[in-house]
Amino acid sequence: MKQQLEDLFTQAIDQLKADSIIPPEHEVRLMFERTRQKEHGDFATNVAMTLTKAIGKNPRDIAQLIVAAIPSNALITETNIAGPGFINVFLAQDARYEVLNTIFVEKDAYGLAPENSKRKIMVEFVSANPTGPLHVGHGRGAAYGDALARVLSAAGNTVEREYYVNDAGRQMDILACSVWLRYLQANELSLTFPSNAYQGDYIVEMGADLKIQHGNEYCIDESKIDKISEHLAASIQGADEETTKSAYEKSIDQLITLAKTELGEGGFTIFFRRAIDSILADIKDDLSGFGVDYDTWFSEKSLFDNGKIMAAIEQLKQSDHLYEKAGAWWFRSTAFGDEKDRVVVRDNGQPTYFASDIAYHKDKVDRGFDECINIWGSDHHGYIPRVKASMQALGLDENKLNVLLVQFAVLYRSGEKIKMSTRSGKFVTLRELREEVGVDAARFFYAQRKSEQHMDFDLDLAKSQSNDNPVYYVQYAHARICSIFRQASERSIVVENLSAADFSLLNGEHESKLLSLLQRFPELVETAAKNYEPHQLNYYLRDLATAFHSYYNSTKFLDSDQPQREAMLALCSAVKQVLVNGLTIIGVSAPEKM
RNA sequence: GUCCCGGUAGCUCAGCUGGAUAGAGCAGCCGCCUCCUAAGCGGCAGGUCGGAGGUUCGAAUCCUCUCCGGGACGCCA
Repeated sequence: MKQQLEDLFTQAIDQLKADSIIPPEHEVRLMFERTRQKEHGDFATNVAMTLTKAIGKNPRDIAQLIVAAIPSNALITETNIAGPGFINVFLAQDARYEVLNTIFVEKDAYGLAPENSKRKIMVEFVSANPTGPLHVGHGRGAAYGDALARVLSAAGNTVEREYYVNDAGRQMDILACSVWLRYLQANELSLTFPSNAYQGDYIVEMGADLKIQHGNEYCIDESKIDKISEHLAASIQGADEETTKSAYEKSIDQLITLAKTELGEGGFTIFFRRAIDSILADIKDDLSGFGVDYDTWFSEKSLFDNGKIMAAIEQLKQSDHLYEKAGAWWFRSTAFGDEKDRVVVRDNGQPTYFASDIAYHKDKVDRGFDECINIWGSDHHGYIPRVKASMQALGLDENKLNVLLVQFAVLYRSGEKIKMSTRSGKFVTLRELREEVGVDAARFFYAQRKSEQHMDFDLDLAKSQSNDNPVYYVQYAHARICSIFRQASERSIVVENLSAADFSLLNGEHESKLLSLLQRFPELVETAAKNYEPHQLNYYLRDLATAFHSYYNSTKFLDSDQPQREAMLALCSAVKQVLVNGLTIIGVSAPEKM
C-alpha cells in the first residue's frame, strides 16, 4: 500500500525532474506517514517542504506541482495541500479492504517477508557462564534475544541462535573446586567453605551426589586445606580492603592448584564435568521451557582444544599486533582507538577470556554470516572497542559485528530493591519466575521495553497474575474472537466462506480503524527488525487489541443480517490472524479460551 | 576523571528516526452486564517533554553546554 503510493509519487517527481523543475541530480527523500486525524486523509507526505531550498519556491506551490504530476490511478481519490505544505492523500475505499484478501491468502505468513530472502544473521544471546542456574537478569536477554531473532526472521532473514558456553578458564576451575569442597564436607571433613567460592545449594547437592557415587575416593588429608585457610587468615590480618580481596582470590587459586595436584587430571575432571554437565543441562531445559531454542551451543573449550586460540594469537604476533611486557602478551588495541592495550596471555601463560573472544569472533565471521549480533549486558560495553579492534587486526570486517546492549532489570519486591549475586547464591531464578508468573506474562513483560532502557521489574506485580499485566489484554482479544466463532457454530451460523463477504459494508469508524491497523502490520515488522526493536510489536498488539475491544463493545456480530454479519466476521477473523502472527513473533501464546 | 544508558502526566513507560492539537497503562473520579467472556467498554481530570542555548519553514526528537539518577572502566569472567 505504502509502496504503491511511493511509486506514484516517485513517478511524479521523476516527471518534474525531466521538466527541470526539480534539479535532476537532487536526491529526493520521499516519506509517507499515516495520519493521526482522518481530516488529514490516510497518508501524508512532507516532501514538498523538503524541496524548498532546492527549488526556491514556497512549499505549497511545490506541492501543487507534485500533485499535478501524479499519474492517473485507481488508488488515490483525493489529495489536498494543508498546513505549511503537507500533501494529504485520501485512498479509494476498495484499497482499504484489500488487506483482508491479503490476510486470507497469506494467513500465518501475513506481515512476514519471504523466508530466507535477505541476509544470514547470527544472534548470540544469554551466554551466561555455566556456574549456576539462570536468574531473572538473564531472562531479559533471553526474551529480547529470542524476540529479536524471531522478528529478524519474520523480516525475511536467515537467523541462527547461538549460546557461547564459557566452559574454560578460572571461573570453571573455581566451580569445580567448589563442588569438590562440598564433596569433602559431605564426607565429613571439617573445613571452612570459602566465601568467594560458589555458595548455591545446587553445589551442595552435587557434592553429596558425588559422595554417594565415589565414597571417599577423592578425599585428602584436611591439614593441607587447613594450611591454605590459615595462610589466608594470616594475610588478611589487619590488611586493607584491596589486599584482603586479593588474598581471597590467591587463596582460591591455591585451592585449585591443590585440587589439581591431589586429584590428578582425571579426578579433577570428574568434579568439573559433573558441575558443568548438570548446570548446562539445567540451563538448556530452562531456556527451552521459556520458549527459547538454540541452533548452536558453542563451546569455548573447543577453541582451546582445536588450537584456534593459539592460531589467532600466533597470527596477531606475526602481524606485530602483540608485544611482550612484564611477562605477559599485550594486544595493541590502542592502535585501533581503544583506550588502552589489553592483555591476551597472562604472565602465568594462561590466555585471558579476551583471547578466547578474539578466536571466537574470528570463527563466527569465518562461518559466513552477513551480520553477527551479540546481545551483551550493558556492563560489558567497554569490551566492544577491543573486540572490534581485534577483528580489524585480524583483517576481518568489524562492521559485521553488531553488539546490542541490554540493561539489567532492577528487581523489586515489596517496593524494595533486591540485590543479587551469583557466587553468593542469592537470586531469583528464571525457573522460579516462569513457574510463578508464566512464560507468556514474563516474556511479554520483558519484551515491552527497549533493550537499552533501564527496567524496573516488580516481582509482586508480575507474580500476582493481576490484570495490570498487558499480556492478558492482548490474549483476551484473541480469546474473545475465538468465542464469537464458537458461539456462531453453536447457533449453526455458517462462517465458511468469509473471504467472499462484501467488505464494503465495513465502513464504520471502528472498522476503518481496524483495517488501517491490519494494513500497518507488515511495515511494523519491517521497522521493528530494521531497528532491532521487537518491543514495537508489543505496542502494536495493544493498539490492535484496544481497537478490537472497542469494536466488540459497540457491535452485535451474530445478531446482524447475513451480509453485514459475514463482513464483520471476516474482519474479526483477520484481526485474529494478525494477533496470532504478532504474538508469535514475541514468543507469546494465543489462547482460545481464558 | 573517561565512557554508556536514562530524565515525557502522581507511578511505569510509548512517541513510527524532524512534522499538524505530545499518547497509553496503572492509580483517582463518573458511568456501562435480562445481550457473543466486565481479564472488557465509554467519559472526566492530569504536562514548562530536567534546564539553557543552537541548527530551520518546524525540535520531545538533531548539535553544544549544564543539572540529576543508574551503570561500566582488572594480567575477573
